[in-house]
Amino acid sequence: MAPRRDLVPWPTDPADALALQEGLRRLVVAAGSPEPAHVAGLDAAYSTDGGTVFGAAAVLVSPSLGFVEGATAAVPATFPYIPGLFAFREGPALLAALDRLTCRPDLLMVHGHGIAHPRRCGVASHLGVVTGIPSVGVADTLLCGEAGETGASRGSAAPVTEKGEVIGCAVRTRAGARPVYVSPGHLIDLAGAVRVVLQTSPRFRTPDPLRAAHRLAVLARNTAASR
DNA sequence: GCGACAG
DNA sequence: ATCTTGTCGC
Repeated sequence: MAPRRDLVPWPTDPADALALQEGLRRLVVAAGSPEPAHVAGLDAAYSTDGGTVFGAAAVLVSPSLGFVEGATAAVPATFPYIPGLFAFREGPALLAALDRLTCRPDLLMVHGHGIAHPRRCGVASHLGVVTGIPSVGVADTLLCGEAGETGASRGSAAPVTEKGEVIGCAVRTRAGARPVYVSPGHLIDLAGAVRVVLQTSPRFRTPDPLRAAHRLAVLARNTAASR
């Protein structure tokens, strides 16, 4: 799948962002079963004044989950937080961090939703289409749809549906902890997305790539704050 | 019209 | 997301 970097830069006006998202949604492919070696976790942190977004990308190699490389980028926050348009707020910083990596990861694991989104085009799908790299969305709470009851043991999953359409899965990545919500971003199906999440979260609720990315983002923010 | 609403 | 200490529980 060819990259669509031509679909950036990012609009500043919510109405324009919505229009762009409506176009992007038609390019999303929630199918495929990649077996990624290099998984890049993508997350962001914000400056205290909320004026800067620190995007981070952390690459881990499968199946050892060893750290390979990381990168961060500080970008001015030019778009407000609007549920459904999250990609336009964090996307620029995440993409900037991704551009600073030495290697091209085989899969992007994004903190946020993929197709479990009102228009089936969450930040994970958005970044997948823009980069042409298979992507998965992992979120802490639902944005839309309803989740079935998840079994108590690690590995159990229950579908997230909206109007009868399966758009994701609630996945128990750790016994005793709330499930995470997984959905395909781009170039991967739901089963594949759940598989990758479970393979990368052997011990903690949050998959290792996202934990690493979170640490990098917070570190970058605190480093910038203390100078 | 009234809620709900990723980070 | 972020402002914020200690505290309850496994």
